[in-house]
Amino acid sequence: MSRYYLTTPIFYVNDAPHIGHAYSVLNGDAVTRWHRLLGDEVFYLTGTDEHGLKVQRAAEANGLSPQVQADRTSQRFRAAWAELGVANDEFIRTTEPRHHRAVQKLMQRAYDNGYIYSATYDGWYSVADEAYISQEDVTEEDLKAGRVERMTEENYFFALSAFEEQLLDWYEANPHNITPEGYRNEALGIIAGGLRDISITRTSIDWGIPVPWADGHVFYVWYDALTNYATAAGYGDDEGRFAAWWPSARHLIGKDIIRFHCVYWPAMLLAAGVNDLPKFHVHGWLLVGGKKMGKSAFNQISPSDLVSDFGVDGFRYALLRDTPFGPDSEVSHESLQQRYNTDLANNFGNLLQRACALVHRKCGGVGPAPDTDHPLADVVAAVYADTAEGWERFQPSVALEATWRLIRDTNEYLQATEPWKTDPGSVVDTILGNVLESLRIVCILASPAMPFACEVAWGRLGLSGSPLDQRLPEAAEWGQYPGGLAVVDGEPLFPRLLD
RNA sequence: GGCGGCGUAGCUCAGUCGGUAAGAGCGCUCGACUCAUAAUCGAGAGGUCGCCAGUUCGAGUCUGGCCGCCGCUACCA
Repeated sequence: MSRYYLTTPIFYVNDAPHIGHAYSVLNGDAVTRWHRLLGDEVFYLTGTDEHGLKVQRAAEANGLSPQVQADRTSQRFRAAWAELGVANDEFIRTTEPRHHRAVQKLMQRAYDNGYIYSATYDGWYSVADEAYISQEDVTEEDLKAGRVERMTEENYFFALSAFEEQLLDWYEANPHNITPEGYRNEALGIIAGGLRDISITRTSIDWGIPVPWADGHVFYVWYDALTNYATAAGYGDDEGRFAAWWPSARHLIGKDIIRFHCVYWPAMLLAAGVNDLPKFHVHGWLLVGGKKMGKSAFNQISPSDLVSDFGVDGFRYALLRDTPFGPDSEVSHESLQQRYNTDLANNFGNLLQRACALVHRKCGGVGPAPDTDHPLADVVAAVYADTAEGWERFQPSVALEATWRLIRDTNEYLQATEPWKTDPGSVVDTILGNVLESLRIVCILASPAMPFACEVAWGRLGLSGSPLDQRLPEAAEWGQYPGGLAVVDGEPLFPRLLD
């Protein structure tokens, strides 16, 4: 048994949950569910990032305290993921006391180790980005709109430049630390291009975690936020727990935050004396009409709208199946619906439906046992291998495509044997037993993407328990449908969607 | 400017070490079937694998150049 600690980015409470956020969280949820099936000890973390100037100002504008502002938005994320059936083990908030302790400890250690020093910044500051910007990037429009302000403040800087070599060595020695591989080159490019020290504190705001060695300073959002991954694993609170979990840490991130995660964060860990560095799984953006999912168009559709259109599992499946993990992916309501109708209504749902109906018509509603040795068993073995590899490589779309081959072959088998033309008896029993067995395995293999629908389908087959409690790879071995179970001839699992 | 990636059927994409790889799914057309959610099964049409040149007995697959799209990064005006 191995540990699998996966994190999503924590989401900034300045924004409402949208499909882009959901995309990260669902990929992580499906992958961790797969690892649970394997019997791995899984820790899946998501949460919210709650400090910083933007939150402080949004709170002021709403006449609220920053904490109340953060509480409200954080709750929206929590509710959104619950609605999507996300099985995160914890939901961390950067305003929690344990997180304050962890950030202070991590940064204090870096400070004690000599990697943090003070300097004065005098220049332009972008409120929107919460970042210092250079003179030439300041535009008149920004000034008029108040997006850019003049600022002079004493800062503490992190000696990022001291870690160039260590980071390059680490990436050299661990070529699989970033997947898909293309993104590894980006991280290497950033490092090889030369690293500059970075400002990590602010005196201009209050809404943040206090710097332990300097009154009036709080940590800048990013250095506060990144540490959440360590906090949740017990850093600063429970060293035994941290030691157990941290070596298996993996961060699921979008390509826009590679610099912070794949360069700054490992350096921060090294500076604090943490030498186990995490792995990264990087995904692209969802595009609508060729443009990044922003605050317009499809974005106006909330995850919850899509749940009402496709059902939780319909949405989860269509999104995961239609978007290769890594590259940017074009998505639309039409493409999701097409995927839903083809793969779920026509293939999986309809196969289940016809199988159950046939069992009722030919076998009195009692599901027969399969052949112990049957050609479909070979299909299952191949499908299992490819499905497992897909999940292992953090490629949900590949894994699901592999699983669906079993559904296709089972439909084909049914068509070839035509049990509806045959009188009840052992021949029909065996055919239907084979189909039920095939469906049993599909229910398990598809459950990371569709935990609820697969449980329902499992029950239709007359099986007790849940596909979520099965153990792979044993449970995917052919021939375990016991026979003699009461099969349920119910309503279609995935009603075909018309428009 | 530098580094890197991409450009394969209408759509989304696979193509490992150059040699039955020109493929899959969807969509489309035709046929079959009727257990099932007008679902399923079969057959077929459709591509000069961005362009040009080269290496080779043989190149989506290697080399050079070009065009187009994109990412990271630098900098000069």
